[in-house]
Amino acid sequence: MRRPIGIREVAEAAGVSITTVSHALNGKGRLNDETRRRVQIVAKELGYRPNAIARNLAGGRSGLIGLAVAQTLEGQFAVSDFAYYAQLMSAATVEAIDHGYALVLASGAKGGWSTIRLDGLIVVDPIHDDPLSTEFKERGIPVVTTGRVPGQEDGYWVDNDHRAGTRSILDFLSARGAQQIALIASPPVTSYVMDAHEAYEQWCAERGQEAMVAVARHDLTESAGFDATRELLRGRRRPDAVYATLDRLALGVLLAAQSEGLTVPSDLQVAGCTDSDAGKNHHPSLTALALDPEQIGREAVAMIAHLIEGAEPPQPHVSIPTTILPRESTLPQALATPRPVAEASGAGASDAGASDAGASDAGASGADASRAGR
Amino acid sequence: MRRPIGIREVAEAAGVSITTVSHALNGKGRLNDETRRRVQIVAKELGYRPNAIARNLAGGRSGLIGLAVAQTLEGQFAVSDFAYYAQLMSAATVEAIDHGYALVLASGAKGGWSTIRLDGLIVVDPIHDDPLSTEFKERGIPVVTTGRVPGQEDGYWVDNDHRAGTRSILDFLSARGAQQIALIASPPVTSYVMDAHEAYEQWCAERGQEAMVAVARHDLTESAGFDATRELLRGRRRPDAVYATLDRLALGVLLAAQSEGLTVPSDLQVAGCTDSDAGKNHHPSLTALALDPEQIGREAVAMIAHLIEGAEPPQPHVSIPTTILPRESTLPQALATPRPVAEASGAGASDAGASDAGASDAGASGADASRAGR
DNA sequence: AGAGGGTGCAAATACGTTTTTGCACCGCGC
DNA sequence: GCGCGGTGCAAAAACGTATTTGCACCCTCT
Repeated sequence: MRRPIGIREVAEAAGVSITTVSHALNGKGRLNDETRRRVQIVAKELGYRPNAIARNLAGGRSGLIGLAVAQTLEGQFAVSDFAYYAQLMSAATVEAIDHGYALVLASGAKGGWSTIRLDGLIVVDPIHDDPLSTEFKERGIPVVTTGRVPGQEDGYWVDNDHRAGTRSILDFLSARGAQQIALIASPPVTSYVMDAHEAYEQWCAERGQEAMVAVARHDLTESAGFDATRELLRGRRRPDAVYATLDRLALGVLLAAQSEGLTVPSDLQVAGCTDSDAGKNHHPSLTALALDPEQIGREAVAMIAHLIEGAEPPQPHVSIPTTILPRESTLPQALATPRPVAEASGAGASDAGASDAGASDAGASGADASRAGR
Repeated sequence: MRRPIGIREVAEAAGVSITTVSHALNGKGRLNDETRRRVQIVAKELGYRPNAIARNLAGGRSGLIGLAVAQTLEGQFAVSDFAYYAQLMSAATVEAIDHGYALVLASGAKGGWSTIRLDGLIVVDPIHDDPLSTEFKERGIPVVTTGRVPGQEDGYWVDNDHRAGTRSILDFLSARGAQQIALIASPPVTSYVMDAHEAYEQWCAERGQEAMVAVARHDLTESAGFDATRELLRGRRRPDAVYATLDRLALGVLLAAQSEGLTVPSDLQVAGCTDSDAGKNHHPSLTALALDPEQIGREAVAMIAHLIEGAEPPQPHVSIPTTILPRESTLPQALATPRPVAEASGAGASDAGASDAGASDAGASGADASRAGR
């Protein structure tokens, strides 16, 4: 078992000094382009990977990026979906390692971080006046949020375009015959819920549809969705479709429908935000607005790596497109049924092909800026 | 902004060399006890915290401990409860930092770890023949599991004593008048479910009670608990109490009871394993078997830190006691009602005082070995 | 009294990078 | 022909700790 290849081995193989190798790989010193390229090639051939520990020691950094999830606000959980966070965290971890960092959990951190120095912080679904992120910003430590901090559009963030995503799923349900779509929302503590709510109201106003909104209990369990649905179904007008801002709430909708003797999707179409195995395996399976949490995690890490290294990231705001995954809880696309509603204002002109292709209806959302800068 | 206190500052303040400080704090060299103590005191007074990065560089370690969760087996989730893992991970993170390590997520890691070197791995709720842990063991990297690897009692692990915990909750329900307690279990992929199942069967056999078990669908949602409960309620004999091995399943039981017109707790008492906010805030609130995931996380980290540093941990197996949290979903303790059942065989002689004290019925479980070796 | 061994601490080296400094060389202008 | 600025690279210092080696000193035994 030989010692791993370090900068020394690369230097020797390339016939230069270790200084030159370091400069060549980091784009730092004054080097002949030819030399620089040659060193890079040699390093790649040898499979050189710089030792993150040594790099951090020399650079005066800790190499640690905090990941804060599960913020609570007055006992209200801002998060609940395990799969979403597991995917986000998992992808972010791998990406962080590629950048020479390690991702550590900062959830529930109560001052434990005063002693160890985090180089940066990623806050998932921040709430208003999030204490952790403001503290870090004051200490001059870069912060990137996943979802925007409610009430402020600036700062560095990665987010889905939930306004466009919500419109796309409403169009989707409408194209499948829904006349009265209700929204089941979690309490408005994170930006994505506010976005969905806002987009829903606007969409209804444009269509002349009555807005039917039920805000679910803050525990965000299936029971919360269950109860919110019952409340809706007892209103004077019954919805024929429901969009829930959380997968777990949508599963509660399915339970409530079952309990009330309604058949899904013929009596009630149901769609939820966030794809998950639970929704996929349920009977009927749940149509979902997929958010691509892996991509969100990766982008957030890439962005904070830029910030840590003192470079301005390509863009301060990155939007990740959403995708609709049609499943059994919604009806198939009606066959060429011209609908009498006023023509939609440009937005959701999708819905071209068959409805069960799994990844159809894609690209319905914010192509915005996302993948521009390289 | 002054530079942080390093080993040099401590050395100067104590009037010794940095070598001596290092030796004094790590218990390594040959030092006068008096000197050793003095240095330790000075270090504490100055609030010295060794730089983990430098320590790792010198020690040839990465300082990273992997935390693997969300193992899947043929599409079956072995985990589902967010709160449990959030608490475990959070506590483990803090503990790791205290030991000079950083905790990184290894969930879903597919070879991403070949390049970076983890010093150790903690696997939460391992499944049979867990691939990640066997791979690490083969590479000679220490592994600690939280919950035992099904089918093997050896290895290093931290676990609740689920056999004792299950017996205690069954005794608890029995003391509140339950005559026919059913078990709703998740599929037996992790040791704790197997333990609970086994303990339940044994308890029933001892009491002469008929065992009523429903195995829930593997998605482990409230829907799964809902459906499992309906199945139970349609059996020839109806249970008057249910214990579910997962909080979320228990919430599904509550929904099903509501849907079937049963009143909890008078018609049906319900208890679940794992405490959570969702269960606490539900109406009726859910009686739970608390597992103390924080403690589990801390013990696991402490154990693996021992192993990484080449020392045998005080004990290879640590059992954390469980606690019953009585809430509204179970009846109050019957007032001195001598029950006609054969006297319990020693185990659950608890239940002394009032029933809503929150932390009563404590210490019902495995005092076993846990907190012995300091 | 001198050899031998144990004790208590400090100096020096190592860990693998990054960054700063230094040095040679070349072409250019005066 | 002599300085002078720019170029291309290497030597050396630094990051903060752990570990190895080295060196006094004291005690004891012969």
